[in-house]
Amino acid sequence: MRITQEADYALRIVYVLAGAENIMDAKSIADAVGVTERFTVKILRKLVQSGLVSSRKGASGGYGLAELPEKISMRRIVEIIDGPLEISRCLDSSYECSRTGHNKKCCTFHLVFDKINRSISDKLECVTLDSVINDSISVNEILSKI
Amino acid sequence: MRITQEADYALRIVYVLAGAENIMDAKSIADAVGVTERFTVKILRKLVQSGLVSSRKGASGGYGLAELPEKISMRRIVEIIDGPLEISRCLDSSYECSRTGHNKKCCTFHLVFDKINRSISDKLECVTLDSVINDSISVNEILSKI
DNA sequence: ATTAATGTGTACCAAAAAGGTATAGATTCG
DNA sequence: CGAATCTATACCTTTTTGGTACACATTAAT
Repeated sequence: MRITQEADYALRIVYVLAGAENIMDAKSIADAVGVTERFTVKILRKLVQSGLVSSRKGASGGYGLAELPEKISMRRIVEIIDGPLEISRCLDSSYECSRTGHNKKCCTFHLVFDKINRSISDKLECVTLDSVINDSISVNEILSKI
Repeated sequence: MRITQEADYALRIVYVLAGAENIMDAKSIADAVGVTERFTVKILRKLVQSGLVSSRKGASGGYGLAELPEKISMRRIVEIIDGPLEISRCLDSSYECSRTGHNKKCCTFHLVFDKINRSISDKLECVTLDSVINDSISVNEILSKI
């Protein structure tokens, strides 16, 4: 029940980019976050492909946010790296959970999982990058309202 | 961001035990849940060691719930199998997150992770076994109130 | 045009975690 | 006693995670 290390780094990368005035090259981002350049680059590629981060190739190129911090949720960043949020395999659409079969008793949990999942997902959606930047107390307020 | 398959099975095992009139042997539980007996036994041992399930050895022995379904939360079952709920390594007490070091900027996320974690944990704590048994709508109500 | 600085794409690899199995032993009922 | 049942430890295989390597494409500056 944990986001991957890669997703954790991605959050920090996006945070660093949000605080930067100009575009930053991979090396600078890596240094700021404290991860190797190679691995940073791998994460950055996923962020670029998703449209969250923009890149400029060539000499004096680099990376910058493609969207405003208030539009970027933690859920989005985590899902770009880790894929859809699913607290149980049972929620995976490509997995034939016993709900569709004989043993109905076994999937009493399907609905429960779904509700909890939605609830967690909503929470992560509400925490945007700018709320993290501005102050942590606002995160507190936001979460208490869900 | 997923509970393990083992924790998923544990939930179903506890659910089956809650619905049983008498104690059940490992084989019967395994059949009811649809998991191999060996693996079921492995999970049952953890549940017994935690005090959630009681066991009787010897011929005509078996397993039963040691507590009332209304006292058993999903969080508890999941934590027995998967360990403490931590959405990021950063929250692990044995991990030296950069909050305790130089690069203060890097752990802006510590507080945020902590809040979200608490919030998820509270949700799983509120969903008790009996609320799952009685009807799924009650789960809906409970979750909407958190 | 050339070259150095930078991002891109694909493939690969090692360590850790998850998922599951095997075997030997201890306990209790009948 | 002996069959049924739980207990304990160790082991194994597959998948996921975390990370690296290398060849290539693009651009800015000269």
